[in-house]
Amino acid sequence: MPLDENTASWAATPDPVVAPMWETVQADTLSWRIISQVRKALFAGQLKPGDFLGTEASIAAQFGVSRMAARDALRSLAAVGIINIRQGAKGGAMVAQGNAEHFADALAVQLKLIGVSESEMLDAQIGIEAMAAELAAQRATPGDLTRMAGLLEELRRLLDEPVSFTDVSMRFHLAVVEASHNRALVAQFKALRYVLQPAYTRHTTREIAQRAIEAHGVLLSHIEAGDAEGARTQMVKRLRLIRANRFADDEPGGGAARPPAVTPG
Amino acid sequence: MPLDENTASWAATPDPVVAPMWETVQADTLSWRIISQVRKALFAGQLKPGDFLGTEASIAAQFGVSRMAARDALRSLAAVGIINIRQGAKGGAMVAQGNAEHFADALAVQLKLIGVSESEMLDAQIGIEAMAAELAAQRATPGDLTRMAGLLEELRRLLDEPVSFTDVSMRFHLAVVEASHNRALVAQFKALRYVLQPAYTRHTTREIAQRAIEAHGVLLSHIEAGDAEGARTQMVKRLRLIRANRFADDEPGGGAARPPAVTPG
DNA sequence: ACGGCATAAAGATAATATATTAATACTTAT
DNA sequence: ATAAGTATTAATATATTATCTTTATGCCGT
Repeated sequence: MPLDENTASWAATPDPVVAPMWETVQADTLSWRIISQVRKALFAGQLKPGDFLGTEASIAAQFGVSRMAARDALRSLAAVGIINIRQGAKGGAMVAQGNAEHFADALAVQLKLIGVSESEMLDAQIGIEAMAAELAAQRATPGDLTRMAGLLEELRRLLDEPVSFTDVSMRFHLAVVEASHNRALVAQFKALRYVLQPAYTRHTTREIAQRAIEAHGVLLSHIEAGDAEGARTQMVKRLRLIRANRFADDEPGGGAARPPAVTPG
Repeated sequence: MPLDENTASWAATPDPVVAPMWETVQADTLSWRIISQVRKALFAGQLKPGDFLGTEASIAAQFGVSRMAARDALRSLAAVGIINIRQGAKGGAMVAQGNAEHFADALAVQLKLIGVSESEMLDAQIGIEAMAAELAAQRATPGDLTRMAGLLEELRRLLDEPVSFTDVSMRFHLAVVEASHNRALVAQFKALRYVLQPAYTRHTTREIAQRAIEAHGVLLSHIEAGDAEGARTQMVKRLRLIRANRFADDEPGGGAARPPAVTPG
């Protein structure tokens, strides 16, 4: 399906805008027209992850522009994660797989530019995770339960190793969210986690760890029992506590430069 | 702050990677090095919205590369919304203002690529809006309340105009979320709305509109009363109803066919 | 105050060289 | 003889340079 004969179907109309009086007076760069068409095709379902778009040269030819214009378009599409570009023989541009990390990165950028506070993000996190806990109680599979139980067990063993403890604890949260079987929640959770990560990597005393384990245990038992409301309540309670602790003793700056995490191509 | 002499401070280290054994074996394109440095500077707080980065030519000179390499970097940075590029005299690249729409777009792209179902997005929406309603009840300003009341009034007038009704109804929802004064929630709501927009533009009978108005009225009164729990409950109830109507067969909690497994990492 | 001219900058094209990758052919070793 | 490593080659992105076009700004002269 993904070969050139097919790509022709969405690239077929290089200039579909005609009739409406002085519709397209505005500066419309060549690369933008290409980007636009690819995006339309994506949202219309004409392009799926894995589909081959063509090479720089072939795309330039299809749209009747220079290679550089095509290149500009491809760089932009790659930057937003719509395509992957591979160099070398059998290289070229193909529609990328969805990637929550990539989206998380975009969120991080915008939150940074907008200047959203940590407190706002923590509230958003509560909203996401509360819903996730509720759904997890309704939909967790035996596999999910085993996984969460395993992580909880691991936490008990790591009581005195703050660094690993924080890491595993985060994985427990992720496991809960994934047990909701809702990829929109997973994506948004990962995005927030990405931004909040540094905030959580702090002093975790034994006492705090002990309380975390208890809380996780209660949460898990609610999920196991299929008690959606209980799971939600417990999750909210726990996150509110974390939030309160965090703003008790605070140095607000925090945000060190994170590695981009998204491979450029 | 934003002039060339200053930009030199973050562009000063063209090749900081030296010691660690075979650390950076991977292909590091020139444009990526530029992108990477700009990103680091952004997250380190050395760059703020409005700061001037330079022109294609000047950036090329600063990094000692050709104009095209600089151009590649600028196109990529512009694509993810980190910079704006202006043409003409006094043109060049400057750090962009944060923009929730831009981030919403990124989410939309990833949700599309991942193939998230409408049902999953509706659940995520419930999570976001429930939290927002709760916060709105606690934090709505008199201005927020006036705005919501105005929209509700407008809805009453539009009872028999399905198209505008849907539009205004959506604006009411947005007003509620904005009344939470949480920009992370707003951003995520906009993202979901962006993707779900088409789904909502459907048959809105007079009867349905009537029920929507009632529901909005109840919600607003809870918010006005500062009743967080009531606002949340009402919002969830309402959204669950919408969700149920859209998926007449798939009843929540009934252990119906689960969506496909979450793709790990 | 307005219209045009000069200038600065991105947008676009073209030609060319280099680096990287995949596949294939060709060794070499076991 | 077969498996494993090593050149070869072709396809393709990456990068450079030069040139021309378009667009926006500011100035200047009416």
